[in-house]
Amino acid sequence: MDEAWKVVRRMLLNGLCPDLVTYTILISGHCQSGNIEEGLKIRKEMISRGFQLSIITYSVLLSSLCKRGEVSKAEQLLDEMGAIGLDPDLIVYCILIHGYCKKGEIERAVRVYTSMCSKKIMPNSYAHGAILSGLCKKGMVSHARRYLDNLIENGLVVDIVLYNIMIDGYVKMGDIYEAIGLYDQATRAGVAPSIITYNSLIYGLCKSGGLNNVKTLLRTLELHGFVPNAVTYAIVMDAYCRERNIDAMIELFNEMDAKAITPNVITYSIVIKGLCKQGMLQKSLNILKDMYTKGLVADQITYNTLIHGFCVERNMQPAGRGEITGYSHGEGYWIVKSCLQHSNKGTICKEDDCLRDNDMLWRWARMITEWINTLAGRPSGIWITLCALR
DNA sequence: GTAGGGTTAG
Repeated sequence: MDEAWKVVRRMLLNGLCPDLVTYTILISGHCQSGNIEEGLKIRKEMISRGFQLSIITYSVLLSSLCKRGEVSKAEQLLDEMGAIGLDPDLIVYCILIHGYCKKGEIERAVRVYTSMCSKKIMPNSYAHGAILSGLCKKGMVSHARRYLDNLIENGLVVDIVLYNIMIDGYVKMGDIYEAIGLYDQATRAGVAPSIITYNSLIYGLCKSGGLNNVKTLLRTLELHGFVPNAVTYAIVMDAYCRERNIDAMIELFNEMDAKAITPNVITYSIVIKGLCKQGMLQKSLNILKDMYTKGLVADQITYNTLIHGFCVERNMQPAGRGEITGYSHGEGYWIVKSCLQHSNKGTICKEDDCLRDNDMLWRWARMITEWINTLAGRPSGIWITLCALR
């Protein structure tokens, strides 16, 4: 985004004014890097410069807010849209339905769905998918199944994405038989499975303890021309990790390299978890370094995995998890609102208190602090494991 | 020609 700003500055120096599309791209960039506040700021700047924001500009902001679960802020924006005469289109409706479903507010999602239909905007696969995944995530799997069957009975084109959502719903409930049954049904209906279908089925098989079946399935899908991706590998590697078969996990990790499948943060987190489980802390550090040299940035789960590993090794115990709510500059520690402790404030990263010089954890604390500092001044909502001496 | 939405893994 810094580079993007440089280009805009160069434009202005050359007498070129950013237009609606330029601004929308900038907003989209900030939103994608998690900085919605900056996106909202640009929107204000646009309004003060007399721009009429388009429905696409609003969509970018709406979808980011909904993804973060800030549906009420999205509603405010929606009101703003209405005030300048922009009516929600199919995409805006889909974003809202998805936002409500993600928050578990199925009833409100259905209300949006109904009002959309009453405006003769017909729900598409995206809208159906939002409702289906919302129902599944709420544990209403049989309800979701009836919804899907209804779509099929009404002759609507049900694509593989909708089958995937439903298959994953079954898998998450531990119902691998229904998942496989639905996979068969999709195939019979002439809907071709995707790598995501197989990933969910592999996840289900791993969960039900059948790593042998997984190997067979992997071979089958490769025979049918499907290419396993980073997610496929993550699922199987994590299964090996749970079985404490670190050698098999590393073998797959190397196989990814050989097949030119790019590992991501999740891949590395799994490898780090496996190594920590075996007490190979130094190796897990090397993996972290390796990750950075590849330009990947560790996230809160990577760090929590490491912290957990070090806690076990140093006979410390995680004291709960908390949400970072602020930073005390004078004292140099983060204020954490803990959800498991009695007090509503705890501390991490206070250098001379719980963490001594040269202590590994002290270095972790520094790394966590540096990492949080990269988050554009918005540490709230980041969950971190708190540590305490046992 | 440049901007927006859904499903899988830690």
